[in-house]
Amino acid sequence: MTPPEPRRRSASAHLAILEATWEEVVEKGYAGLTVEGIAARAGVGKQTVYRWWPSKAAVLLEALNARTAQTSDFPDTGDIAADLAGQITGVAEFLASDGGVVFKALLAGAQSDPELAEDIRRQVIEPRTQACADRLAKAQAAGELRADVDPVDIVELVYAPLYYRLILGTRPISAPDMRHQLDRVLAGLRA
Amino acid sequence: MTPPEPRRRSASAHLAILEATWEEVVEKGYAGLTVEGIAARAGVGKQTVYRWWPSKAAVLLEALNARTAQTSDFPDTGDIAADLAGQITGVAEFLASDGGVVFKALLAGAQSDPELAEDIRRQVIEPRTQACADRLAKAQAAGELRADVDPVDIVELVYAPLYYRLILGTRPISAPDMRHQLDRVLAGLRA
Amino acid sequence: MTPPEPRRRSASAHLAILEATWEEVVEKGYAGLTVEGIAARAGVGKQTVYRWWPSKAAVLLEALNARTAQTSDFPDTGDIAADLAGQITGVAEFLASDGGVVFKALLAGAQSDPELAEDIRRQVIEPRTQACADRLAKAQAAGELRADVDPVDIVELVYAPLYYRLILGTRPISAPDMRHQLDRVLAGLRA
Amino acid sequence: MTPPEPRRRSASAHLAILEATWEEVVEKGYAGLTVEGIAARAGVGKQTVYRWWPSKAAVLLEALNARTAQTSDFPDTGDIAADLAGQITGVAEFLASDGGVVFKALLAGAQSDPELAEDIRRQVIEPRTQACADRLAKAQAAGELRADVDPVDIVELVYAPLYYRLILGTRPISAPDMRHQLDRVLAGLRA
DNA sequence: ACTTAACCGAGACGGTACGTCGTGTCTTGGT
DNA sequence: ACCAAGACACGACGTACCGTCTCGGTTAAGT
Repeated sequence: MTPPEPRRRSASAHLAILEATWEEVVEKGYAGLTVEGIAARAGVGKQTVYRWWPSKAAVLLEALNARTAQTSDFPDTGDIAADLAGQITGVAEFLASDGGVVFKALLAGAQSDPELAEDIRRQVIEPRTQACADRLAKAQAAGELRADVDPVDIVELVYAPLYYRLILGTRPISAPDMRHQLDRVLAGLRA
Repeated sequence: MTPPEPRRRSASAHLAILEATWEEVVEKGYAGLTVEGIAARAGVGKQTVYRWWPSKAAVLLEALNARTAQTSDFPDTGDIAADLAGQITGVAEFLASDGGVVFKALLAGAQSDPELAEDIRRQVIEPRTQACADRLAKAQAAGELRADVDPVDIVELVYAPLYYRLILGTRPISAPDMRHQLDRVLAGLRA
Repeated sequence: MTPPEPRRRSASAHLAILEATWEEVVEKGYAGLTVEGIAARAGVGKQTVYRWWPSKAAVLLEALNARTAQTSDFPDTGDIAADLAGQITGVAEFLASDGGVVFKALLAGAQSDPELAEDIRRQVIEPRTQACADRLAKAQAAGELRADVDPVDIVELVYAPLYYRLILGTRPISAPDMRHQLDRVLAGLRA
Repeated sequence: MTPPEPRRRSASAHLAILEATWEEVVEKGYAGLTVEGIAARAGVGKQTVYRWWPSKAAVLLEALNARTAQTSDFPDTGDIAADLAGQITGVAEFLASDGGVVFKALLAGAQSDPELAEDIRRQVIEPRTQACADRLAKAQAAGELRADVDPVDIVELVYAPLYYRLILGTRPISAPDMRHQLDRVLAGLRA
């Protein structure tokens, strides 16, 4: 739900809404997240929220994006194992923090809202998947990894355990754990 | 004065509620699932729902369990790869059907309800995880797999891609895809 | 807007709403009268108001009726002038009190709501008009008044000055004033 | 530093607003009359309405005045009965048309707005009352009418039935009806 | 002819109330 | 005793207008 072109949109209200949304969801969880609550905490009329976003989930998505915008391209030191380990550590740390709570909330919301699901995929998942897949393709070309596996499948194998823990809550997400799992995945993919 | 366990619970109402819940969630999604809707479709008073379950999610969990109760123990043909492939095929087929929709709904609900999350883990995840981990331990003992990896970690590696697709919706869940991913995981775990 | 047959209607909520409505309208005027305010003061959910009345004006009408139900039949002492004077004094006193404020509010509301207008006519105006007209017809038969004027026209002549002052607010409604006006009307109607 | 009275008011916007107001109130009634609707129909910004009038009712009052400005002084043919009949016919015809709808709307609005009520009295009611009362005083001096009744009371008696029908809607306002009522009133007032 | 400031349309803003929906509890008959 | 039906207090929904507030863009004085 990218908001319409900001014609004469109030920057301060916009920002206050994103901040308020983040705080509300961290405090009260997704079920306790309310457009009314967001507007009240942001000191804004409800209409101002509805004017620019179609649902509370869309606000939440933008609030999340606003905090993770920088994470764009993938490192390339020539050592794919190290590069992946570095990335997965960062993601693990993010998901173990408030960011994880918010992201989980977003995924929950997406389940009843196909448009939101599509937006999450397009804005959050795909860019990162693509960057990672590109790096993996280079590693395959360099002979570091088997070339007979679709890089997108590798991305799935590498990141899936993170989401598994995030969603099922079987065990907490810890960076060392996730790196171990990464090692095991890579063990089956070497050239 | 010892009351008979389930006092005078109406079996027919109970069943009608589970059926109605399943249909409602498949038709309208989790967000459109309502105790009122369930009661109305089941031809039952709301109170009858509230009497036996704490929340709509709990009903949904029981509705799911009622449809998957049989799946309890893990096959053991002596060939761990074949056994895992068989299991994962079954799970993939289940999650690709209405069952997947309902399970996804349940996970969404669990995100705002720690008790439900705990119930899902205990009733759905852990028994299956345990059964699978036991089978994996036997395979390790038989020298089919590396013994230096916690079987629970292996379960995570093996099933995570399924949940990844279920939750993120990046690509549809297909049994052959999931078997390919399984092969790659196992490639890194052979003794 | 006669409320639907009170199937299992809560008598206490019903009453609290009527009381609250009266107080609210007296305190804040018709423009300040709010279903939300009524519900809050009555300690009742908004839905409970909407369940039984189609609009705030309908509640107000019933609140008014609840306070004037007794005023039904017309005295008959054999002296039409005295009987009319007695009645008009009572009405003047009522309209000069809080009742006037409420009644005026009701008329204002009726202006944008034809159904309410109809209800006011049927429940408030017509019964009283009819009773008065009947008494006037007897007076005509008894030779006290000209028989060539429709009694309903006489009712109009007799009561119109009251409404004139109520609505236009040119001068306050006072019982002696209204009796003087009555005298002048009757002066033209003697047999 | 004395600003020229109506500084640089746009005559066309002003007029468009009055027209739009009249049309809106006739179409949708007073309750459906909104400043937003007026501004939109007049092709004008809301601010332009608020700049010149304190409320929608004030606009309505001016819109009404703009259509009835001419009606100023009272005829004097020497026959008070004929003069009153002529006047009342005109008023009845006006009130039976769209003008009645608008005037009724205005009275409704005045009920929650004492300032508006005062304005209506001063601008609409009193000038006409005064003109009529003056003519009546002359009639009393000429011996056409009893001199022991305050002319303002007579105005009230004469016009009240009109307002009675306008507000209560018991019967439609028709010029012949109103003239009959006038006759009966005058019957009691002859010298 | 050229500033320059009031006025214009448009419409975003913080608010209040709307009338509706669903929650979870409570009450009333009926079986 | 338990049930269906549904009223109840409550809280959030998404919408409509309120009256105030910028925004540029005319437009008519007053130089």
